[in-house]
Amino acid sequence: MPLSYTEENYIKAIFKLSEKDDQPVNTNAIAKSIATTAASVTDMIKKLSEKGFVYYERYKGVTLSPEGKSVATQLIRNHRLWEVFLVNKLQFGWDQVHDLAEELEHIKSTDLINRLDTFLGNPKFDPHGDPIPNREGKFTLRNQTTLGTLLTDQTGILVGVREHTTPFLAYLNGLNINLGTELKIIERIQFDRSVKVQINGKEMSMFTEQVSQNLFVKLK
Amino acid sequence: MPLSYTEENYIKAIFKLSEKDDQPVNTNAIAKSIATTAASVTDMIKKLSEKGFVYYERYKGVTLSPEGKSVATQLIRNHRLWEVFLVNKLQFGWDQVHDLAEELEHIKSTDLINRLDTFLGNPKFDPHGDPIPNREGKFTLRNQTTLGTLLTDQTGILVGVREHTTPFLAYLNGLNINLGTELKIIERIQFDRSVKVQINGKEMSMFTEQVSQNLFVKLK
DNA sequence: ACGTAATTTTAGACTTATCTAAAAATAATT
DNA sequence: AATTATTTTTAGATAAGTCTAAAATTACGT
Repeated sequence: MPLSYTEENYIKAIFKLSEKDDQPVNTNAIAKSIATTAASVTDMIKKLSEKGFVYYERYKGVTLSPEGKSVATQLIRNHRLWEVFLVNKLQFGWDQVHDLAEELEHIKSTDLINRLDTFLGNPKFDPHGDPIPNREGKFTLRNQTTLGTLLTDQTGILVGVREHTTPFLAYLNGLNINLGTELKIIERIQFDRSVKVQINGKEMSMFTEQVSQNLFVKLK
Repeated sequence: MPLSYTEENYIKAIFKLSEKDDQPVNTNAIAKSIATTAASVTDMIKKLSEKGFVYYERYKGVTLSPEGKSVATQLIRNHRLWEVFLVNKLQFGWDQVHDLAEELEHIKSTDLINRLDTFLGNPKFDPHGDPIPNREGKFTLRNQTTLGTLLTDQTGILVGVREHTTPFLAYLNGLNINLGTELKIIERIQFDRSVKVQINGKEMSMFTEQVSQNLFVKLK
């Protein structure tokens, strides 16, 4: 029996919450992440545990099994390839594609996805700079820091964004900031850790710490 | 509330069953068409009737309301545009795309579909020769007959197929028959109404009546 | 370490879509 | 026209996923 969209969404949520540290994930964290109740999460986790996608011990949180991780990686591959399609081929903005990719990612056909990959020229990163896992599930790593770590007079090239929400991306659009944009630190305000930044050698702008922490850059 | 995939599939089934004559559709016909039971169909029809997508009277069958027809037309537009994408861009065979398009068609975004339409060059027909309704739901009509009606020595150009099943399309693949292929009637066998046909001026082949009734052609 | 707070699980109810089996209505046959 | 056959609907049950409210467990604070 194939997994339902709902089951897949739980697996994805668990993957994202344990991505960094690979630690067990709390019931409440999952509930918040997919806007449901703790009770529903407990029910679903039991089911996923019986099916072998997660390891679960009552009151102790949940971790993905290798099968679960594989499902999550596949979904992320699907999602990011569809985002590339929507932006590069259908001319959507990077702030418009998340919800559509969220639906498209559930169409389960490795043949479809591999053909799409080929059609798009085997991209390594999606429109937000996130790495696209390959057929074997391997992610391309990239050395990146956040804009917040750069020193005065250093220039970073935008290679990714942490936040994917429409408001944040639309804000960047308003400043003509895209992947590849050069951001030069003109001044750092100690008081609130905001920074004055020059964009592509032209306009100046102020970024709060919250903004600069959400911008991934590589040093020019 | 948006329609569920299930509700949409019922609406599509009713549309297809009443397409020709626009007559009320039987409960049993719907049940057979989507491989479910008459009881389930009755339940769903009641629901769709309350929502205004069908007109329904107990024991008298069901017809689509204008809203229902609009939903069906939209789904057909989605389905056929995705089929064009899969065949023309991702290099799928015309015998491989039905099930995938069946999933893709349910993604509800007119923006997505209109952009896809533009990207594909506003095609008027899908890979099986079926007309693609435009944004307003209008189908392009085409004068066509079946190969069965052609006389000896007449040549038809394949413009569509009635059957969309994988076995039938794969059979045509085996004979190198595609849209655009020229089919010349060499001989008609009165006994069983089978025909001897020359394909693209080269190979000969025999078609049973069942085959020639499923091939739409225009006279050369 | 003991009581309180927070988290997690269980219990029971609800919704959607499905099914089987029985009842009701319509259609067909003699 | 009456009986039989077919079709359709109803009734009741099941499964997936969700919820609220209550119970169980774990964590925290003094």
